[in-house]
Amino acid sequence: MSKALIIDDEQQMRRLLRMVLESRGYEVCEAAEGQLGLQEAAFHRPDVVLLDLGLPGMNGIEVLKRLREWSDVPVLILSVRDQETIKVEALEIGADDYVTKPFGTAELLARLTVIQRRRFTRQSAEIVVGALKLDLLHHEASLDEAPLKLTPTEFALLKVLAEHAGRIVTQNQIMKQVWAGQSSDPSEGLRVHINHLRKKLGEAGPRIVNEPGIGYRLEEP
Amino acid sequence: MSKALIIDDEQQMRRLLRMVLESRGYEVCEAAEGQLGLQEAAFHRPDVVLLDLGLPGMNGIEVLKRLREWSDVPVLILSVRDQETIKVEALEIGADDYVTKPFGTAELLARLTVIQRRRFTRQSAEIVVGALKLDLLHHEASLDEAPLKLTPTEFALLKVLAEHAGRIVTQNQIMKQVWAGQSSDPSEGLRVHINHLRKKLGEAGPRIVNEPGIGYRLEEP
DNA sequence: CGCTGCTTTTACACTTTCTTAACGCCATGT
DNA sequence: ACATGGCGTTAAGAAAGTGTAAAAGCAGCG
Repeated sequence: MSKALIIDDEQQMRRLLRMVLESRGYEVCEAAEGQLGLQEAAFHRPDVVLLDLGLPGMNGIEVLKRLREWSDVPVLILSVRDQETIKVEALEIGADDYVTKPFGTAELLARLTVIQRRRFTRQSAEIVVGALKLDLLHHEASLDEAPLKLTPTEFALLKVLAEHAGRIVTQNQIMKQVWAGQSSDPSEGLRVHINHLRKKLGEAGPRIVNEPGIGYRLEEP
Repeated sequence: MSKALIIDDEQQMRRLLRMVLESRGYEVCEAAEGQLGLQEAAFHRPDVVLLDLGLPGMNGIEVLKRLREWSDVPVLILSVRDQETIKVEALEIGADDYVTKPFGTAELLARLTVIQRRRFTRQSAEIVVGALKLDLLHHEASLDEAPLKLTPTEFALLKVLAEHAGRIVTQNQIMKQVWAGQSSDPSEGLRVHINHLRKKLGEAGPRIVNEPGIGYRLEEP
């Protein structure tokens, strides 16, 4: 059974989340404040953490930063709308995904399963997302076993997205990993390559979904 | 009886591996540190090496690089990290396979037998790709039973391509395996030799196809 | 020494890929 | 409705990578 830790100051929200999670067989523990949340996390070793960014006292970002110092447990951010910059910051610090309040339970559970899906030990250096397969050793990509011709940049870009398949990848993260070191261009050229990739992936493969103002997410259909 | 060398800093892991291997009839020797591991390898001449990447002191990658300078013993990488890039690097330098901790003993043994068998077949001194035949033992090549006159560099280059026939071979891989250790020249002289090879292979033999920005691929027509 | 065969260097035309810029679209907010 | 900002799309020039030939180093050897 999976253990989930809820860190949120609103009791109402905690109760709602607890109900949803327990109905799915999660064992739930709660914390109403950041410092307590960290202690709970250390003590209970949850398999997933639901963290509200709008915490009183210790900032949600701060909680995440502290948590990441010793744990790599999947973290799902809960935030209200229009906290774009904070959301981005959270994702770059190491949050796995976010949902904006108010959210549907279906969406919440879907995100939970995605971020919890442990990357099962791949013995060959390849990344598989649905019908898409990336062979990092040979720099080969294939879709439904059919070879996919990608340029170096396209390959690097798709690799970053595929490594975090199902989760959001910030534009900054993409820029850092694909255009390492050089141009800090926010997005000018990125859009073009995304466009090329989408064309090559076609209908069959995973979709590259845009999260306005944040980044992109690779989703299998 | 096969001899196995374990290079891992954790005594617990060494003990576990020793038990598993000895139960399968391996003669086992150990080293807790990279430098010692290299000495052990030189002294005992193992038939297979199990190398942990997360070594203190000398990096596991570094150990592998040094080992590959004079030995082509099969190497199985052990690592806790799920970092694809490190995996790729290890495989490119010349590791034979990769297992992430924690792993089951059955899986470990399966991979061991695979890489040892692969080594065995690789030593069958011939590589055949279509009409092309490479005699590794005598350093002779033939195309349609007609002898093909190749210079040492050309032979080494064609060998690398033929070993991975049909797949892309990265320029880095080529440089590492043909010009081992020395010039870090990215591609300057490589293009010339590729050109020579293509001429000598002519129309009949396999084609050397370029993947711009990545490397080359040997394809049979 | 000059020859010979191999490797490396140099140079330039050519191809592929990357970047840049422009424009239209859709959403949101005034 | 109109401006705004972020995104998708397209086309063209810039940059990087590649093919090819010829010449320049570099051994060994008569």
